[in-house]
Amino acid sequence: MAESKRTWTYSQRFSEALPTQAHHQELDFMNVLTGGKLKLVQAALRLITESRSLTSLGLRELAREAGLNPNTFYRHFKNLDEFGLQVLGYIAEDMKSGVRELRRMAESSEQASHDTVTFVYHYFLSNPAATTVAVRELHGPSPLLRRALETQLNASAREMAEDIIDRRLVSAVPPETVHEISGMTIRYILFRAMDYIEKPEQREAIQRETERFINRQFRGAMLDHLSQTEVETLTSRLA
Amino acid sequence: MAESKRTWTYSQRFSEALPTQAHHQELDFMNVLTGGKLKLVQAALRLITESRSLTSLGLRELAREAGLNPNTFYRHFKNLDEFGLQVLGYIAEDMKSGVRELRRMAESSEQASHDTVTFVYHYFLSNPAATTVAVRELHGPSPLLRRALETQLNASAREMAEDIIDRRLVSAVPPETVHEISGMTIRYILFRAMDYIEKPEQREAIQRETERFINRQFRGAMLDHLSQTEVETLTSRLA
DNA sequence: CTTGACGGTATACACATGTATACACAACGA
DNA sequence: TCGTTGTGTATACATGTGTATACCGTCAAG
Repeated sequence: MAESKRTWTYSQRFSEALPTQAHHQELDFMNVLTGGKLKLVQAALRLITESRSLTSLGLRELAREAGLNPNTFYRHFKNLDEFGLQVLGYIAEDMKSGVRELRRMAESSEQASHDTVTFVYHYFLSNPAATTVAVRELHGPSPLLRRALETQLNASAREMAEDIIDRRLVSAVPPETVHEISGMTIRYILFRAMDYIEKPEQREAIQRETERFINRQFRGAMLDHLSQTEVETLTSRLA
Repeated sequence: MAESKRTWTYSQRFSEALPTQAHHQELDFMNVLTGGKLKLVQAALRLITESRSLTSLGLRELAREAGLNPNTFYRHFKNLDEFGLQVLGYIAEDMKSGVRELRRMAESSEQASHDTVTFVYHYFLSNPAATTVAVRELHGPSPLLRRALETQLNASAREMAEDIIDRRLVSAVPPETVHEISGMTIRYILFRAMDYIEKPEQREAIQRETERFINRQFRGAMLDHLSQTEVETLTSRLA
């Protein structure tokens, strides 16, 4: 709120150091960014990791961090909203590939939740910027970004649910319940991801707690069709 | 990001309309705000409800919304951080009284989760500003506010857990598990509260979904001590 | 009645921000 | 070869922001 006294010129001389690695706009399809565009997006991710929120980033701030002239921003984005969406697309790409990888592991079924949780948290840990922006903007002030993230999360949840169903990991629970629990789980994990990233000494605890969360959720769901009294007789029999 | 062309003077004439309802600083103890202080806090809550985030509020913006001169801000707060904490204290007061009320109801034990969830969501619904600020800042960019909210949430969770234990609502689950589940539940509900507030057509669904969440969590916890295979034989017997 | 705190106000300054306009240069297609 | 397009740059402007200083009325205590 009160820092930055530097006066700064964006390029120290005329236009030194311009390797001109550009002019492959054939790469610019489908979220594969290049040149200044990439620099700006990465600058945003850097700033976000140092605890700022995507919606609060300024055009000049971005350019400064990217080592560019403020006006270069306009060469690539119409305004800050469009920029935000591009950033979101960029990290969504990451997340999707993460989930896809996820589908290819956790063979054991007994330890499926353990493996999954381990993987997901490790993924978050190695993509702190993406995680932070997701958590922040999911409830942030921009309805646009919220919608976009919501869709993204739902897609991931659906993928996770279908995976569980396909492999019959919890065959005792009806599919729509698996979908519901998947959605809850994904949101819960995202919720905890910030703590996981920021508090290394709690990581083990958070991970185990999340596993308990998932197991209880699915085991509880197996008893969904029982009444309160039936559950009570069951537990008294178990005790 | 691009609005507001109004030139504005903070008081349209010299100093008309000053009912001078102040000078009861004897009320200014313990979060009971008065006068301009109150006006500023309420202005903040209003702005936050119209989708802004506490940390992004500006001094002048606040004063404008409160109908005060920007410098009046300094009469009450040293800086914006202190202001944020005061706002948090203000809403924490609300929340605490809400939870306390909660302890006094839900006699039925059979429908405890239903009653509780109903109450909590209704509370959120009638305090949208407090809810929004809590959700936003819980993962927001200010570590200070995050800590404060975290403490507040943990206190609420503890209270909820003790309530459940005292009344033996789920005697089949060990106390520390009740505490854990309480924490998860409170966070989950807060998580869903935004949707509950913003999407009236989904309220019923969200509420029922939350009840399922809680029930599964506790019922699942009853099976915590069982192994995977034991659970499987159990469910096959149930089918 | 004076004094001083309290809460309100106006004016001013230094700075940051979003945008607009115009310039520079490299690469490419005609 | 010449224009065009893409990408970078500098300068300028209006507006918003946090803060500093100083002025003014209202109370209540001395």
